[in-house]
Amino acid sequence: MLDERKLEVLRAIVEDFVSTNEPVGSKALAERHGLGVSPATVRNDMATLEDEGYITHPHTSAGRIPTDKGYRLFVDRLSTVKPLSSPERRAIQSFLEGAVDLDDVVHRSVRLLSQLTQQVAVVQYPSLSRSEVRHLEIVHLAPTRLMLVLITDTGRVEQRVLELPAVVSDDDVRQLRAVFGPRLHGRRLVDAPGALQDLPDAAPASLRPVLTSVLSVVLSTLVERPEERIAIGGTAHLTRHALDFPQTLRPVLEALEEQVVLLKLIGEVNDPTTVHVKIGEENSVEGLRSTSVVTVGYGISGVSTVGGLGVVGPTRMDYAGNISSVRAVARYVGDLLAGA
Amino acid sequence: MLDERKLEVLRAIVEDFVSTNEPVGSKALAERHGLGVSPATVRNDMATLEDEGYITHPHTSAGRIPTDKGYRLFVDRLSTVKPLSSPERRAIQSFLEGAVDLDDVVHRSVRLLSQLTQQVAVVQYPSLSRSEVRHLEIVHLAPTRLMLVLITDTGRVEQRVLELPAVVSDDDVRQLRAVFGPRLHGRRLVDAPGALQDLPDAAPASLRPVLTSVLSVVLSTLVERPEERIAIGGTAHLTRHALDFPQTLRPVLEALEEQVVLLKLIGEVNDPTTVHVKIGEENSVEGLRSTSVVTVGYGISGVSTVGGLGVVGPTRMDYAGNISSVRAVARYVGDLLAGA
DNA sequence: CTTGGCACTCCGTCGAGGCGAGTGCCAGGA
DNA sequence: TCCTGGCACTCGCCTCGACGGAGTGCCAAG
Repeated sequence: MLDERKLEVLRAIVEDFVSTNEPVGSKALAERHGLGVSPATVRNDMATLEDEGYITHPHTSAGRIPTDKGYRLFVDRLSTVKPLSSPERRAIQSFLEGAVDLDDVVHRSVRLLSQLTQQVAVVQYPSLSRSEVRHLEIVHLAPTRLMLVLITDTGRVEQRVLELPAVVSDDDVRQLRAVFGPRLHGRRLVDAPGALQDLPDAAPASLRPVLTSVLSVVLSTLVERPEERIAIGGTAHLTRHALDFPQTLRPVLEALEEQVVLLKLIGEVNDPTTVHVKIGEENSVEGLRSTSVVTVGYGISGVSTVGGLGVVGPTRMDYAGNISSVRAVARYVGDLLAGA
Repeated sequence: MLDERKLEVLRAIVEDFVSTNEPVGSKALAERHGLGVSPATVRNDMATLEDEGYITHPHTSAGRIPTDKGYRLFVDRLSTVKPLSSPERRAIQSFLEGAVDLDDVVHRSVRLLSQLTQQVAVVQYPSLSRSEVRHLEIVHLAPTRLMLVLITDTGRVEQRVLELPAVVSDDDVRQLRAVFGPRLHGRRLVDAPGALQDLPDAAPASLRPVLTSVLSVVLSTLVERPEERIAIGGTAHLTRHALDFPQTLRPVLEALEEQVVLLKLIGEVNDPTTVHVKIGEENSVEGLRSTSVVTVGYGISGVSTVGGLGVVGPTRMDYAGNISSVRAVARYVGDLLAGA
């Protein structure tokens, strides 16, 4: 089994390989890291590690490289937390504080995260359905056309145009506002159906047709199929690691262009406090089997999660550093949204 | 000088090189294209074309490839319009018609364009300042906080939050709406300053402080620095042409991540009817010197331009095809926005 | 269980040589 | 004057074989 020293050998292999991108041999390893044993011993340990599936050879007479399973063990048990330097912390803070609105926060976060990690960064906008409604404005665009503008406490603004079956008056619209406003204000959209279900009965009969139209739009497009948005950046960093991608980076780029894929990546996370790491083949997304994904949820005051963010890079990445960066950015983003 | 046959030779070189990505030699050229002359003659013509700078050798004993100048001549004088097939036209139409709102139109266009051309596609949202105002909604978020929601005839919805120096009442807000609404409705934002300049004088004194705050936000953030948005897609296609990029595609990807750069690309175009082509070194953007960019403006009913779109690819691209695709998509997008 | 020794494997590099595509030039002919 | 066939030459690409070196696996001794 894996005793202390074998784990140490695995750690050394991962660290060396991550920084040099070259298969690491027993001799170099015994010298560079103060293991206090001979290369031969290291070789025996390596043989065990290979039997157990943590490392592998590219070919017979080459050094060892970690497998996905090896990285997994490294991440779970061996990597030490790498705290950000205080200049880094300050940089994050000052960079994000300059943001003027939600779009700006998200774009700055993407940029920041990709620069800190030198990887592709992905940031989800605060989820509509999990945010609280701050305001629902109903705009009377034309006699039979309304626009609903929904404003959340996380700063998101979504609009939907809806075509009505019949003409409505300005006064009807005013009544609609009065009816919807108080019921939604301060509620999360996921809770909206409950808060709204008795509306048709409570409203005056004349308003009912319009009201049900509006209600169905609110429920269907905002609650059932809320529009999730994602920002991505730093794809140029992928080319730096071109060597790490066995085929080409094409499938990776393709996967990263799919909103659905990105949402899946980030959506698999719900716990706002822990960072999730998917390594290589662990990824459910076909095109990302040669990458690792580090994600974390962010939320207001760290309690409720309203969105997620993360980075995508080669499996040969600096896990400790990336985990710290992702976590730090998530915390600042959460704080920022809470303060907005 | 360049007689008819030499031009024909250049055309043949460009077409062959574009489709095969291999330097084209005199023999193959004389055979495949019905030039009716011997390889030796073709060689002489090639020598002239090379002297004039239209083609070059990678090395002494290789075939010829076009230079940027060669492509330029080809695009300007030699390429024949390549009309889209009618299935293609139908595909474009049906694909775009499914769009439900502006975001959807833009995203579908990007996707469509990148699939049609097999290149990176870029689509600008309709420019705010050149669109007409359909509605300006003023939402009273908090005692000292307003949100302006601007809706244009091209379907864009922009919002700005503004903090007021003093508390305003709901009634004040109603008055603001009444004052701004009629003056902006149907006007383009670029014309807004003129339409609004006498507002402070015309309004009741009590409203004046609030009004000037709102006015300054409208003028500064919506008119002077209107937010331009851009969508991009199909970056994975770049990897297909990896061979075409001398260094790596890194600088290209980096350039494409810069909103500013993209805007510059597309903004250099104003004429909605003609397609603009920038070839290699003609590009003012550093990172795109190894690419060609095909852009065109789009506008409602083909008169006024409200935005632009285009593709970015290797200089070795199918200019005729891409020009047609770009033009076609632009027309459909324009029609779609006009109908919305 | 560790260590030094040793034979073995196999990748990467380098240089030589042959192949072939393509060129440039020249002299002859329409 | 322009086109053409011929011919020597250039040079990139591929293959092949040899070589060095890094690294391994195994074994016997401590």
